[in-house]
Amino acid sequence: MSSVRPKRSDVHHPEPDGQVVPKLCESCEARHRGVCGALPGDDLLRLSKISVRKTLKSGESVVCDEDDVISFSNVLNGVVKLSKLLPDGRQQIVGLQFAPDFLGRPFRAESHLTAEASGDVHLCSFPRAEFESMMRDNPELEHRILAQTLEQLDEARDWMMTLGRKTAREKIASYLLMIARHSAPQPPSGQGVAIDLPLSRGDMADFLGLTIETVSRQMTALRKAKVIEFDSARAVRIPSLRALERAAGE
Amino acid sequence: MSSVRPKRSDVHHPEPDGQVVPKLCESCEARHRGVCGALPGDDLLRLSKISVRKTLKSGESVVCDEDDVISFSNVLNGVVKLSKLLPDGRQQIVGLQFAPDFLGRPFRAESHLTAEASGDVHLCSFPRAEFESMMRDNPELEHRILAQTLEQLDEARDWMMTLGRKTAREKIASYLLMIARHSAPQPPSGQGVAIDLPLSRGDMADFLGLTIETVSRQMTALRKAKVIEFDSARAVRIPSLRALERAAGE
DNA sequence: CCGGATCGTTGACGCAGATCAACGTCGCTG
DNA sequence: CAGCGACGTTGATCTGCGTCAACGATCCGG
Repeated sequence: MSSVRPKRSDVHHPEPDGQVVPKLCESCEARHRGVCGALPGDDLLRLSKISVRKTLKSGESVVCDEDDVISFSNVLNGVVKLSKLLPDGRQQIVGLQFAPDFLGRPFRAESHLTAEASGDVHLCSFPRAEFESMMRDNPELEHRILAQTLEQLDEARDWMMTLGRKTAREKIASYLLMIARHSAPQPPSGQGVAIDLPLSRGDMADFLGLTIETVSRQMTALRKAKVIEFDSARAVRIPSLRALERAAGE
Repeated sequence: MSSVRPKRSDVHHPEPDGQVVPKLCESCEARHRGVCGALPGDDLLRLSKISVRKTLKSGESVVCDEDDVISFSNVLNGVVKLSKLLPDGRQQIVGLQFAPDFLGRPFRAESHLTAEASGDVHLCSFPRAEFESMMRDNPELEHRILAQTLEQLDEARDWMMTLGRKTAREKIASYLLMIARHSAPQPPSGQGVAIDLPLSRGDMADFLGLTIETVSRQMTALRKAKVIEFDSARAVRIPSLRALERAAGE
């Protein structure tokens, strides 16, 4: 892909429609499926100038409970866990953010959430104040944030059903199903789907309101029932999504 | 409150700032704390002309699972349960809407939620298409919807913690606390707070991921522990919010 | 190649909450 | 006021999942 275009391609270059796109954003998923798609070229340039790429190692946190949030981010790749902590140490993961999700809580300075990388994560991070001011200028940007927030609300409510009313086994199956749907755009191949599990058994437990031991036992039970197959502890094949859906109680 | 103003007050009358406010909306809470506050006089008039007040008796549903949603509403008073159903009949309530909450899911025609009145409910209802077109014209309206959606997402995530990690007793205490905070703006009075419980024991069970029997037992247990007092099954006094918070695990 | 750390699995046992069952209380209607 | 249905309480018993404990697998640095 070396350019046939002239110099200065280090900063930006024209899009087909004549828009200027910052180099940094060229191949960024957030520009297509994420919130940045709302931004016209000049706003994107403004934002890209104040944004910075960050790499988080597994377990590092973006935002901690009680922190004042001073920046927002887009998830470029990897998985970010959103979790809550009770005073006595019990933990619940309340959401997972995949690329190109937007990370942040507009209109509120401090968060009661912890956002932590599960596995290595790349972020595109920008100052909160600047982004909120762009939201005020740019209704389309706010519109995208709203659309994503509504999606997340739907997901959270699905998960409330899972947490409140499903058995341990159904919870595990529901989680596997969610990961499968997130990783495979669709499974046209005849022989089932192969997925990588982004969470440890401990994190799965915190996500599903279970213990590590129960997670492990139910994974084994699903394997024995031939609903899933193990390539390793973190890599699973699903012969039939139908069967998995049935196991998830849906 | 007979008017000192001239005729035509049946349709609308001027606000202090010269804005015209439809009669229907004059005393409506949604115009102050709810989404309609975003609308300038003429838009409010446009909306009021196509909106209609509805009264639902306890148990009647606004929207059913799989329905195509053709209207949105504001809750004027009462409580609306949002619930989900599993194919085998298990039910989970995933949210409660109080006045002046907005009811509806923009940008999606069909809902996987059932919205049902808990006790009698008054709604102000308007056609979906018209409202969405007003959202496009009016960024401030979309902004309010976003703000409310973010609040609901926060609440949903709090509830995920409750469902996933709290004991039956803590769940009940958390619910009572939520109702107390919703009904009493603040409790300056020395002798605790009195609250009415909008949900039956069965609905509390569906909200908390428990059974009726466990709800009943834990209510009794909290009473015996002097955390709450009963006036009747549906009317409770809370001598100390602190004690209730402790019982809720916070 | 070994020792430790981290992660996952498996087993034995106990308990919180589900299930099954009976009964009390209210409000409505005939 | 009798009879019925919806709602709530309480007791006895059962069970799914948590708890405690031991052990296997993998990876790492020395």
